[in-house]
Amino acid sequence: MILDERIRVTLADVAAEAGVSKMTASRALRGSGDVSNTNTKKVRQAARKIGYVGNHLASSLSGQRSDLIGVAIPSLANIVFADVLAGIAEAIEGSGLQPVFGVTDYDLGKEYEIIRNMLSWKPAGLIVTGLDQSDDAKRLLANANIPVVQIMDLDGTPVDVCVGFSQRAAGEEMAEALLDMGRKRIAYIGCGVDMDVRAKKRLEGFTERLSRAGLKLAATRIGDGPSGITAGRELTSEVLSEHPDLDCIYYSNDDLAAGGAFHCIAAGLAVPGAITLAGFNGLDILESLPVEIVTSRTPRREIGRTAAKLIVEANNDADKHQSQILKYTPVIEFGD
Amino acid sequence: MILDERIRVTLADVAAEAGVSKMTASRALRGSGDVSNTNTKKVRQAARKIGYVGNHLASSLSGQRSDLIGVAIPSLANIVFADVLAGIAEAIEGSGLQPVFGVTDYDLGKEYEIIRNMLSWKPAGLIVTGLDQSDDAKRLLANANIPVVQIMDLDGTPVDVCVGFSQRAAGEEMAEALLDMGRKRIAYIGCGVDMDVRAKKRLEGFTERLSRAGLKLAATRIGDGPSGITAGRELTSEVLSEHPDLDCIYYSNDDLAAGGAFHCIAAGLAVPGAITLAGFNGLDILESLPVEIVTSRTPRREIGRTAAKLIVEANNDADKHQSQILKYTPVIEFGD
DNA sequence: ACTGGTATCGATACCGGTATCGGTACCATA
DNA sequence: TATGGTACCGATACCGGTATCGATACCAGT
Repeated sequence: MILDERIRVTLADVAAEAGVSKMTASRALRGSGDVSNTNTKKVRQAARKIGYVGNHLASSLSGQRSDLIGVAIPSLANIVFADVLAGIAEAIEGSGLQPVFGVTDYDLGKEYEIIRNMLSWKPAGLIVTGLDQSDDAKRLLANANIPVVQIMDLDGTPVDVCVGFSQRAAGEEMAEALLDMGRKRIAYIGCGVDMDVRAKKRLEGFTERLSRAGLKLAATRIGDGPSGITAGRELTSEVLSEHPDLDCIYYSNDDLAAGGAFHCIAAGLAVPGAITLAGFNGLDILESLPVEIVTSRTPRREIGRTAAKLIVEANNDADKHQSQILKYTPVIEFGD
Repeated sequence: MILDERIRVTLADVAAEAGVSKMTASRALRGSGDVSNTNTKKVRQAARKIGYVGNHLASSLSGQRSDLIGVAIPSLANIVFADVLAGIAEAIEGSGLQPVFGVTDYDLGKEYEIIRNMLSWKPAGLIVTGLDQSDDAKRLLANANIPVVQIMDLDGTPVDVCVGFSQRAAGEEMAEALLDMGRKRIAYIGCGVDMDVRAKKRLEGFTERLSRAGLKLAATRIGDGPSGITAGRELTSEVLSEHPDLDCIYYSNDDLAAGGAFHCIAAGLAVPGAITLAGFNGLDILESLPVEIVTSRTPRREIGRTAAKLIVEANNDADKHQSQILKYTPVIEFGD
């Protein structure tokens, strides 16, 4: 494509075409009062005629604030965050806002850079994952003077708004549910790459609840590779060969648990007859699985939607914005 | 959060602090020559000291081009596009570019608005899904004067660069593979919501190849609801009860196919002994499934990565950019 | 005719950077 | 000493919008 010197159509061109001043053209196109109907019509026609598109850079610079929403998520390999993005996209539909995203790879340094970079766009708001940013990043967020929504976690001190659920409590509740089912010899399987702060918090809650019942994990296995169905299948196979007497495995997420289920099916192990498998997230895949897996359904799409909605509302009426904590609760599902 | 009147730190402040002019400060921070080492150091220190962050709006407005990459995808419910985003995120890592995304919901009108909106950010490049935009949208893209990459499809006329594979050919090749396996009574299952242009193209290629072999689809079933594992299971159940003699089902994607597999497992149908199931995309889930499903593995992550890389490169050296077609080929996998 | 109010409009000054270009200082060379 | 080159620096003019505020026109009321 040859980058020819195309003339740029600016507001001044529209104004000239319509025979009014830049200012009147600006007002007419934004519908911000004080323009006669005649001129409004003339300007609109002129804009359409010469194909005026507008320049967000200029208007945002002038207004000191853009219509961008910054979103920092740790990964896109994890469906959970794709769902969060989907929720965000849904909530901002028609608001004129647009999401910019950055992937942190669970790295606090990258997260800091992403936040810093996003702030220099003077966004209408920021959505970041979790409560555990670096101190530098937290300082940036606190001083940013825009709505900041931290999502997916509640265990900590939010900077501004917080939309999520307690990862600790989710772990505890799952432990409780499994104990209620009479499980005693319980193993934990996670993945190093996926072993983020939140999975750790769940595990803490889980083991704490177990110890209150006088139990400890019968085995713990953290894979090196990335989380996924295949990894779950292999790790389960390994753990079960070392500990054939397990009656339950708690996985850090549903992908791993589904992999575990496939191993059990192949190995002829009845689930949940011989062994109970428990995951986390409530992915669609579990519903159709030929075996029953326990899981905590996380309202991730709702969280994304709510977070974005808060920013949209603050954008429409800045006074309405206030720091708050919106608490969701994952629901335990038994797969039947 | 109280929006207090915080003073904004600008380049002028940095310059004052360092005792130089705005211009020298600007040059020093960007490392764009003609600044003495002493001053460079002074400016850097001053910037750090007063916590200068920079303003992308101002620099982009001045430079007529921003460091944003616009991405238009049809949906985030479909993992495929999350993978594309992941590839994009991967490719722009460290380039200073940031992705803005918009979800079109397979709606040409929304797509046009998204493209228009993105263009008004003067992005460094645009990545849009498919070749079938509205004429208005195509005109915008053609006149945008920036690299435009259309992804995931090849069947049509690209605006600028095109990175993808032929959906028609993918359909044909799957038909060929199934014919080679001796399948004769073949049904197609898709979903209305997911019945986008590309799925249609695959189906066209598929049926055309069948008819070259003197065959037609034994049944076609398009569900009303959204695509997914659950839908696949139900649709398969319905189709098989009406046509118990089928020896093969081709699904518009792997989610549906996996659902079909679960139905067959539950119904005691041997796969691929009694019936062959074929999907599309090559999702991770299939690998661990206790049955073998045929699928075309699409290089969606690579496509995202390549598309973004082209824009990153054009951004570094505009002259290097040229219209081209980068062709990928989905590989058929037999699930074993 | 004079006053006050309302509706409409436009000149001007920004927003916070960067490109440009014309200095200035200093050194080597003739 | 005059001259030319190099390294460095900063005043100025933008980029393309919008906020602000003063100007103008016109009408009703007295």
